[in-house]
Amino acid sequence: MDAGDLLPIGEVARRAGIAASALRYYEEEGLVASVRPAGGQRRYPRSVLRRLAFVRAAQSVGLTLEEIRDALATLPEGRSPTKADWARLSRGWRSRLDEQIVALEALRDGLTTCIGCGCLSLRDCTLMNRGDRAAARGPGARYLPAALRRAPRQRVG
Amino acid sequence: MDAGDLLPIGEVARRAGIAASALRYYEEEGLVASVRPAGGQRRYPRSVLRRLAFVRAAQSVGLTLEEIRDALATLPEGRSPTKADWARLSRGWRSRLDEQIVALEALRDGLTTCIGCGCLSLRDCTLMNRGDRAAARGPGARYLPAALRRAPRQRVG
DNA sequence: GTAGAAGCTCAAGTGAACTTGAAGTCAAGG
DNA sequence: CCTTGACTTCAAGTTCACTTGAGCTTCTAC
Repeated sequence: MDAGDLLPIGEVARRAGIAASALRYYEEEGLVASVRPAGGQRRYPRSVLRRLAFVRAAQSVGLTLEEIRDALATLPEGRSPTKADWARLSRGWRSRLDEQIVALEALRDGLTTCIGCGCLSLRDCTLMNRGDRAAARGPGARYLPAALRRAPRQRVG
Repeated sequence: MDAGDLLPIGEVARRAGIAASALRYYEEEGLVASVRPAGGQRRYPRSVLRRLAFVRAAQSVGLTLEEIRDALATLPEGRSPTKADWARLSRGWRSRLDEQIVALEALRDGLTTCIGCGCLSLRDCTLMNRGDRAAARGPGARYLPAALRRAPRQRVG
């Protein structure tokens, strides 16, 4: 293991638990980079695993790939990121996570007083007003990231 | 206001904060029903507002429309739902919400010890293992429902 | 040197939850 | 009667984060 510090895509996929197709997609989206020695196949430095771990975690927190890319873009160019760099990036999530937890707790407590009681009034209900405010967004899916969904029912195929 | 207990789609849309197109879509998906007097335009009983409030809230909790439809299908056919009925439906969410809150807290605490510290190790990290396990799902988007996302950035159009 | 695994690109498909557009119909006011 | 606005259907488009498939190339092991 010498120049063997460079991993092929299959190995990265296996180690990171991310499909090779997803890795190519991430590269296309500017989230990760690879080198292409003669032959044209992708080789990844081991550091990509840490980067992918960051992507994964950020997704769990609800960030989009675009947001994640922007966050990664603030990492220093020349040197490899330090603990302090990663800590800085993840610091933002903490508040985001706190916000989400607060929102869910409000939802839960709203349930007991508002839906749990059976009122379900549209005007009075903080739960509903929350929803109304978040209503005006474009088309497209809006649901929970994998980490938050219940049984991640395996696909049959 | 006599037979005026029946609301046109525009009014329902306005009151519920849900686009008319979404209401038609919900009807197509079996989530709500409407009557069609002569002329063929939809008229909704006022009770649809409560039903829509349920849909909204359930979405915030992360249920899919399919799950919501199934939940609504367990409501009694003849009479209008009582407090007890709604309470029963929303009882399931409580545990779901509790689960989600626990998951987010684990994520947050994992951040301080795992990513916050800069390790970001793929093998050791509970955060990552969580992600790995939830990985094997089909294509399609996975992100937070509107209620949990940060600034619901208005569309420009 | 060759079989077979692994990799490549590119276009197109997937899923959820809608929205948008076209082309026409209905209802209320003047 | 006529206009205006709200409503109708239906097909197609949108978003995000990918996956799948076809058709070809490269790498590894025997």
